[in-house]
Amino acid sequence: MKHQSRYRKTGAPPSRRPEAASLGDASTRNRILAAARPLFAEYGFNGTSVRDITSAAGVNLSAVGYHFVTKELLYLALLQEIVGPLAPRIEWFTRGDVAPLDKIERIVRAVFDHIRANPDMPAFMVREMASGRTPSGPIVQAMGRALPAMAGVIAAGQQQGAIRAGDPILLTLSTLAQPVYLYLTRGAVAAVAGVDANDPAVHARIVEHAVTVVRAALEQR
Amino acid sequence: MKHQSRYRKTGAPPSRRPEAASLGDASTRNRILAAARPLFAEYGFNGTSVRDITSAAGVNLSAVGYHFVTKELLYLALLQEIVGPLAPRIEWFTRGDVAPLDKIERIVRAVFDHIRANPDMPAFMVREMASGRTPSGPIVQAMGRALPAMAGVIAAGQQQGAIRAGDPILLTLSTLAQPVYLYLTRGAVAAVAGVDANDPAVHARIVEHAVTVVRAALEQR
DNA sequence: TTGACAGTCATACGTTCGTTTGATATCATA
DNA sequence: TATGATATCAAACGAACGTATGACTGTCAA
Repeated sequence: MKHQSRYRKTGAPPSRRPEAASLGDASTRNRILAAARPLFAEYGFNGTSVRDITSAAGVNLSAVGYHFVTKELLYLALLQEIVGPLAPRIEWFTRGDVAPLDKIERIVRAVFDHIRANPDMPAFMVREMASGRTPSGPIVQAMGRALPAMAGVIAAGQQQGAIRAGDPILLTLSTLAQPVYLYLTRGAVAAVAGVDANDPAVHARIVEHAVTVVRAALEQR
Repeated sequence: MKHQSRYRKTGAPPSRRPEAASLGDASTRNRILAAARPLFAEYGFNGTSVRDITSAAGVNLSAVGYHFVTKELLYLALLQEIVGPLAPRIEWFTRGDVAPLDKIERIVRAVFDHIRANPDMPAFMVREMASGRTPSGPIVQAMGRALPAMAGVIAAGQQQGAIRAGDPILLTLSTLAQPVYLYLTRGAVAAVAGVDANDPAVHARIVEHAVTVVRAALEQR
């Protein structure tokens, strides 16, 4: 919220990682976060042991207890680091004098930008969703801000006749499904297509594909 | 494969659960499978203990070792039971003298049908995908059949001028993203919208929404 | 009646888990 | 130089884990 009002004044979108400069150093705490990120993403919370994390980070086993108290609080801190910056960026693109469909396109591109900077984000998101229970705090907060914001843009577009009729929330989820699902399955896609999933050209192709699909799905004709 | 040729002759789509009659009884083996299903879906493989499963099933701890040898083989048997019947059904709808876009719509409806009969399927799927590694055998087999089959339908539609240009594999994934992602997030949707996620009317609304979005996304104009 | 077999059971094995403990190291401040 | 706060370390704790073991029960053909 503090960031939000500041950025509105400057006219620039919120930075992708506002805290990178101050917290991105190689302190023990950050080594743990950096090591835990791909492990939690690939093996899940229960499939990753504290020993896995600390040995990957090259720190002592007790460092997790000292810096994060428990494994779960480490997980939540990491989740906040991953999904926290996304909602303000989405909200920023819902404002301004831009056609609703163009706002949605910019949001989709911003989500892809965020995913490129945080390639593990889709894995964290869908693991949280798969549980069926209420997701963890950072996810609930991010979704609670992003979903209504995007649905509002879609509803405005419907009033203007630019976006097709339909439940704005469902249309929002259909939109967000594209970056999340396409990136989640990009390993399988790359294997089928015989390309490198981390190739920037592949990323760019996926982004353009998703934008085209989303615009076609929403556009009123 | 055996089923497939049989069904082609009869002209009826493959049953949703061909083995339900013979294996759906309350034997210890099936009690274990039925109890493991929601537990693996909600808590994941590592988050579910053999003791969780056997006590939920009301059977002895050793029954898993006796009937499935290991926990992982139990998981794979369950995964096969969940995703195994899907690929033949998708393949069946790719055949016949039907417009490509209508084939895709029928496939989307069939996937929703399958998900309604197996509500845990999206959770199993995305957990497998989130790992980043090659998914388990049943998933690889199902995707290896469903993806090319659907991409072929889309490519045929593109040749006819009925479906927009674009990578058929990416368009297939964008299509499958709708049922999987919408059902994965249906708990959150229901909470936001204040409705019951298991209400058949909600299911029907989601299906119609997804069909509309998919047709609009693919249709050539 | 007997023997073999499929299935179920309580119990225990060795390992790994998250967390805790107490000692030690580093360093700015008094 | 002393002191207190911050940080790291090896070691250990009890609990929970997946799996293995051997006894027991029922069924059915010989």
